[in-house]
Amino acid sequence: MTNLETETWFPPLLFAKGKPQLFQGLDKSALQDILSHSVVKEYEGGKMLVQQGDDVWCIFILLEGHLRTFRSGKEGDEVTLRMLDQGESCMAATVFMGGNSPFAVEVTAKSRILEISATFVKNLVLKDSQFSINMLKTLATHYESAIDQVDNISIKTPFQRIGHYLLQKHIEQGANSMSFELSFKKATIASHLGMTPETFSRALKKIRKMGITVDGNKIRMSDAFALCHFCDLEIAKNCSQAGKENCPHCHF
Amino acid sequence: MTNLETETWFPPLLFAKGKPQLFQGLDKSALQDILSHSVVKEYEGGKMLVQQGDDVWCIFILLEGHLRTFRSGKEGDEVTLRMLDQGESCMAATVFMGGNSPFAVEVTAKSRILEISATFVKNLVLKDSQFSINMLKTLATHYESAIDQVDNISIKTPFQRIGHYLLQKHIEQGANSMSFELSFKKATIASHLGMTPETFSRALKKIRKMGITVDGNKIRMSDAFALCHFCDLEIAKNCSQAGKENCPHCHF
DNA sequence: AAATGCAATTGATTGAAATCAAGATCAGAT
DNA sequence: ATCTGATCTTGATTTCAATCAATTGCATTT
Repeated sequence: MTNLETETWFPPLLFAKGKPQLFQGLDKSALQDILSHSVVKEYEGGKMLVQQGDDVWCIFILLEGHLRTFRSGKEGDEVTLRMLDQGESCMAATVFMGGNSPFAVEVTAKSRILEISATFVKNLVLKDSQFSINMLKTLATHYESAIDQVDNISIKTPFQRIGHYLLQKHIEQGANSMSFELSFKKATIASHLGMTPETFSRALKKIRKMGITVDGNKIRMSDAFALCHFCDLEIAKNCSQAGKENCPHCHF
Repeated sequence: MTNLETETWFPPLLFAKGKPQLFQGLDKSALQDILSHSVVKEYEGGKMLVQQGDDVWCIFILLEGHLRTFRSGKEGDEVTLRMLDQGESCMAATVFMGGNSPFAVEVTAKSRILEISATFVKNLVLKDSQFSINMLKTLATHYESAIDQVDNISIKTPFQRIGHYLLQKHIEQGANSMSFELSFKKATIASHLGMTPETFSRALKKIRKMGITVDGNKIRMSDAFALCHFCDLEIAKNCSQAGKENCPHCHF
């Protein structure tokens, strides 16, 4: 039970940064309706929000902090599926499948999370076609990034995967600064990229020869096009330089 | 421009087999509306329906035949993403992302395909909430199978992947026969499972020790539970034996 | 400042799957 | 029936990343 008028956290959510937002284009009354069927909760890092196989009764929207979704196998090995930043959501697909969650969700840094009742979401899709479009765009985005992950793991070398990942982060964070940060620990990123932390570490070392400086979480690039070698169609879509003559490698 | 009354191919489409169908629960007038904005086309095996990066103007529904979607890397390596059977659809996610297709679509066997205009689909989602739910379910299903693929490739051995794949096919084809068929060529399945044809072949050999006979495309099982070892939560969802006492391995 | 614990790096070794290279098998065409 | 080309299988070898094993670095606590 949350009130639109009294909430200060809401505005940042409305400003999308590339990703389709669940709330985009909704009018104020629809938003208030959503909020009154939601709760905001705080969690410490380490908390498991959802266990693999759990029945899910709500979708999560990350107001602040970091989440990761992952899947574990029988022998305890795991793959990181998504690493969520502020404004991103999860469990939408699971709610529409109506079953148990095919992955676990973990809070990786102290987080504030908006939890919207699953039954309410399902009803809202029936009533509000704008919301339903938002939902479709969200799922489509998740689907495409899962495809990216498959692509990465199966047809790229560890070195290429890291380059691709770094470039993606660079573009996401605006591409106007010469440096950016890794917001998840390296072992998590390694697991997302389908390699061990050791291999990740070694590949990061090799990438220094391309003019990249790594200092803890901070990545600094010697020039704005240092990572262009790793570009592909998917990344070029979001690159403000794509097609312009100043990118020396871009063929898109 | 297709007419509902005169079409004989339509009924089989309406009978889902586990997968959510785009047309489920729509009334006759809605169906007719869809059909009148669609065309049925025939293609020979080998034809590329969509190239990676193409702009997409329609979604495809496979009436008969086989399709595969795949993604290629710079050096020509490729991963098979999906292998479509009768009744399945593709390009739905791409249409909602509004961009270029992140993968290619190839006709792998002579096929009849229903092509529905993308703009019509987008409008229909706004008008018909049942269709919009169907769309969401479809995307959610695709998303979950992409997750399965990531899981398979990154935390299972080639042997386990093949076992898992065979079990899945067995369950999909009703699980009441002691044998079933591989409907795609082995190299394609291998690429879907993230391995080379050679590795696929060797792993198939090893699996014979579990009471599986492989003869070309035909897989015969010595007993109905021969593949239960490879079961997991996702498969158990669709298994009619799950939870019953006669499955010797099932813990779900 | 020392101590604890976790994360990351580095090195040495192993191993599993890719690659390379022949054959075998099968289906379709002549 | 024979030829042809594609698919699949099998074997030998190589290679790259996983594993195993310390060690270093960093942040938080005491």
